[in-house]
Amino acid sequence: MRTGSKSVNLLESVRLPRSRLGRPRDERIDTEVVSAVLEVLKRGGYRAVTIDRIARRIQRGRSSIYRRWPSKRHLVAYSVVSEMGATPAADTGALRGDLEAVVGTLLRAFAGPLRQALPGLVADMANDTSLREAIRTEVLATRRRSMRQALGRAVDRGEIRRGFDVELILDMLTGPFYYRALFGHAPISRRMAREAVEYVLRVVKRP
Amino acid sequence: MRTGSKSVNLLESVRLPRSRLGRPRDERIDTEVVSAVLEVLKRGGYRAVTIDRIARRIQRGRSSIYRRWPSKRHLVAYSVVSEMGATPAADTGALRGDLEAVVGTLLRAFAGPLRQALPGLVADMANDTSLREAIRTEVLATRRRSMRQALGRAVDRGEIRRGFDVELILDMLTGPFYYRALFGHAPISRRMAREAVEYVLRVVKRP
DNA sequence: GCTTTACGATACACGAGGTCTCGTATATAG
DNA sequence: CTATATACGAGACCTCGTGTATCGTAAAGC
Repeated sequence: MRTGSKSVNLLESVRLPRSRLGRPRDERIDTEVVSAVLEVLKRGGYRAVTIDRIARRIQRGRSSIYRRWPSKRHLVAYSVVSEMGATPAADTGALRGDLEAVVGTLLRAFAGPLRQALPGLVADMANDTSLREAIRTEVLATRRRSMRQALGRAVDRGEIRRGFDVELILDMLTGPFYYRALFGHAPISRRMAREAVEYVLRVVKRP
Repeated sequence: MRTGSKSVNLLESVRLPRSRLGRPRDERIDTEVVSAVLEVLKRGGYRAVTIDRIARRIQRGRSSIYRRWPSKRHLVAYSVVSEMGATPAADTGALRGDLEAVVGTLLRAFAGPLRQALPGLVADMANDTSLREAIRTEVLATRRRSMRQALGRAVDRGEIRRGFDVELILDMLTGPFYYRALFGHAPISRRMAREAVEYVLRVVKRP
């Protein structure tokens, strides 16, 4: 399934630009920082991620981090998204397969550092318009676009009815994942993912 | 519809106990604090809520606040929940009516201070097990229980099929509200609430 | 070699949460 | 009426983490 090349990070825009003059940046530091963030995230959650702690962990200066990302929230957002990779629009030929691909991606994402990062990230997004906008347009919108296309194809194939609220369908499919990740009242499981697809199909199928 | 008496706050447990000895607390301060929190929340969001700012605003000492709530997060959680009031289990006689009552409550809640508080609260919940547990068992679980009962009644009436994943149905109905509140990619509207009920009904109705 | 940027270390300013102390006020128990 | 216990307001204080600024040194291109 994997798309070999990790391609370019969806959130490249939250990084600080580098100039072509002067001493070039040490590329290794970039990857060191990101992996350190992901590790700390996994262990201690968003709060445990501290610029200072990350710097110490990889034996670098704090300035090397602030040179690349404008703030902690940008760094964490970038790290998490880069770890998930760019998800291509799946086209399996049938709606069920496409939706299963979608929830599969969510399942994997919420099994990783995203889960630990989400609460803190969500709070910081509320205080940083530009970051929120970046995440919305570069990450969420990308995912949603591919889901929308999958539904569109299904309509074209006559597989499902038309006239339903596409955005709401998307949110009913994916919202429960975020909801459960944030409140933890129920597990995010394969079974749950499977059922979610089933229920969405039931909503959109022809009468 | 309203149940007259606001009854007791669902989150009473996050408050600090008071003793019967010595000088009694000034009850007015309690309400002053809570309304101040709700106002500041509405304007500036979770971040703008500062113990110091709240105290200044109502011309009281900070200690009077810390005497009642162990921390900012407890105070905010309490304030938001108390403003929403305890929602009784609606029983309109038909599943559609019951579900409409549920989304109606959500609609109102997310039009108020809850919306501003949610991101910050979610982040703090991730760092405070006891607070998370309190919110889960005293607030969320209460709501979910009444929804579960509504579905149970509908099954008993033969109105809908049985054997579906109740928890997931609940999350598909309510998850989109939280999801949209946190990411703001789509509006939380009457229309959306209406459609959500419609779709859920479509999932659980008899084949 | 000059300029420009990177790197690491450190000092600093700032904000907010939360604790503690203290003098004063106000309730109940005996 | 007095002792005790708590509430109240004010302020000092500690801690932690973010983000900025400075500085000497290293490494690129021109």
